[in-house]
Amino acid sequence: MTRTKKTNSKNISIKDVARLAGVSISTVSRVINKFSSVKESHRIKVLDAVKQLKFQPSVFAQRLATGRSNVVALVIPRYEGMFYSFYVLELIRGIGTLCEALKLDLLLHIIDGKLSFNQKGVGGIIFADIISNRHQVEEAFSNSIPLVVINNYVRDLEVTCLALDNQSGAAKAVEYLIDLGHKKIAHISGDMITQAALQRLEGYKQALKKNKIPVRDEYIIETDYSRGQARQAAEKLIKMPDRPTAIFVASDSMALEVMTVAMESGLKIPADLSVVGFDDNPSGLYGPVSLTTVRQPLVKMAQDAVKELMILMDPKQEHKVKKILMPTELVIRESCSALKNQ
Amino acid sequence: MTRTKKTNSKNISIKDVARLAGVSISTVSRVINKFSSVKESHRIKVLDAVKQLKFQPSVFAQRLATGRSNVVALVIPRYEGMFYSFYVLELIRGIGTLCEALKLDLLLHIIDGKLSFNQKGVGGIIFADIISNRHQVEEAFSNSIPLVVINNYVRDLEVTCLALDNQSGAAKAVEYLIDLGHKKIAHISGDMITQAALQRLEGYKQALKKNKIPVRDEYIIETDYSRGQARQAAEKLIKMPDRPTAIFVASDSMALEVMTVAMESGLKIPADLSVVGFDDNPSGLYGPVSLTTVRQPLVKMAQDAVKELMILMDPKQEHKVKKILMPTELVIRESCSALKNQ
DNA sequence: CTGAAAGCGCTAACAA
DNA sequence: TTGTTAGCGCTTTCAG
Repeated sequence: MTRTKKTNSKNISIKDVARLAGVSISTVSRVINKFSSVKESHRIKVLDAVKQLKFQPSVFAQRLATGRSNVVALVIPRYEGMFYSFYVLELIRGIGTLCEALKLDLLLHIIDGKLSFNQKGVGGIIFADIISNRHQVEEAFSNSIPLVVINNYVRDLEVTCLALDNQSGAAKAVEYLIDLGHKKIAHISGDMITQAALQRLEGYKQALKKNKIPVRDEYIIETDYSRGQARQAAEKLIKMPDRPTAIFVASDSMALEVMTVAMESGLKIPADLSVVGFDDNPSGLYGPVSLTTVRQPLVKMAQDAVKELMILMDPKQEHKVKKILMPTELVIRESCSALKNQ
Repeated sequence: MTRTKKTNSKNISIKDVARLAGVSISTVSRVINKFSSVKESHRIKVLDAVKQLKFQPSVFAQRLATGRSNVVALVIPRYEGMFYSFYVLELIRGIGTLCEALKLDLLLHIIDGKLSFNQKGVGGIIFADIISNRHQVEEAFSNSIPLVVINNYVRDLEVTCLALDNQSGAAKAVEYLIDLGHKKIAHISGDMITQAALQRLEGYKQALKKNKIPVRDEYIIETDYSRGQARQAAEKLIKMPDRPTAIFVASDSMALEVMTVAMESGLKIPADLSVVGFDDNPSGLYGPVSLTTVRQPLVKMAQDAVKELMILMDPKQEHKVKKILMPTELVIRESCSALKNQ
């Protein structure tokens, strides 16, 4: 807690500026808020005074007086897997830089299910996924605070959301493997508490079914997105008597681990095992074999989220709820090859 | 911008609570602020009313009235290399979770050199490194806003800072290589606009000199911390007629890339080339050969920074500037071996 | 184009 | 223990 008041007597307010400039505080206020109706000579005087006194308006007073707030909260579930992922940093970066440009104050909340923060005073909220914090979304919704959900296609709530088309991305990846002649395709999935993991699994199954390839349960292994569990899963799959010839992995960092395990076991990639990841994490570019993966427009999604939120925060605009699905794209690199001995 | 005022007439204030509870607004205020001097029966009534009305106090009014602010800003330089690094996410996570626990509002500013944000209304600032944004630190300093600098040992400013002991960490790493019998030790450095890169280079040189090993300029290659430049650097070193037998790399992600390049060139690690990284990035645990590296207490540094800031923000405490150096630790794994043909 | 004055919602003396 | 009241710094009618 910092006293900005009495202790720090040199705190300058709009009054001081007004006095120095020889005008009323309303005029100062007008200049600050760029009203066009101020006489040029006055404007200059005020601006000079502002500079001299290094005046910065109190945002609190402004917000109290106007009832408006340009504060945006970014709520990130406090979930381990979240922070393993490439995803979250891109998100923060995308949102952070755009908010800076738009002069929005970005408040960061890393929150677990229970905790609740004071939503009053926040102009809008961006939820980075919903994981065990659904009630917070509902709370904001019922408080009619403008909000946007990212990375989760929310069907059962009247909220604007932007999500990746995980299912079709996954399906594309698996169909690509099928086109290469693979039939024994395994899937190392992410954590099923995330929608992304569920949808990627769904896409995997969909592609198999569409091509009349039976879905084999033993070929599907769930993980928490960590490399450690990816390793275990890979080892298990590789040891199978009827070993898969291709693996679709729910994240790039796990896919990299799978490739490592495979190579340790003496398998060649892609000759002996094809691997596809998901994320387009730049790490996939490196390594002995570059990773074929599904690209997702993370930064765009993040920035679009801010833009959508801006619309919702603008009282002058119409507010219809949007459900946006961002396209994904298969990026073919070196980690897959056509099946030979077929 | 959101109207919290007229448009949204159902905005409840302390007055409404007072009316419903049948007490004065001061009593409500006292209950909210946990004054012990409120009669129990009144407290209960107020709390009930608060619940019924779903009242949340306006933080703006509170801050305006008290002159106190529990807002902490985290300022991150908008520098590409920052976001390549493992560092920044750990930082955000460490600071974010602690702020949440302490009920501090965390404001995130991703900022390039020029931009300046309204520092008024911010109770304290944490600067995540100083890279081309020194003047912002100076500005905050001259505004006497409580501030802490992380990851940069600031000598020429009377500010509290917490930094990693990069130099001794680097020296430890290089001495370890020397102890293994290496004499031809190269260094792939980070971006020299960061203090960390400079200090790691310094530690490298220091260890060599201490052991009477000449510093060879051609063995030192500067990068921007990216894997791409690490690759180039590694290729260059490996092709040298008098190839180094060991490389100390300024970051783990670059070190991983170096290992990959080496393996692509048919070199065995650690038999033909020893590699040490810096960061203790979990990625280093995986891969064909686990990476020997220098561990740094990132989360601790982040959280200590918040604690130090809290002290500075507390008007009741003494405020002496502290310069804190966090220890680093060599983590020996598999990527180094003793030099044989010596 | 400008100034006076009434709030915005809350806290903190001060009195009672 | 409680209520009254004067601000906190700014915006915004409303007159002029």
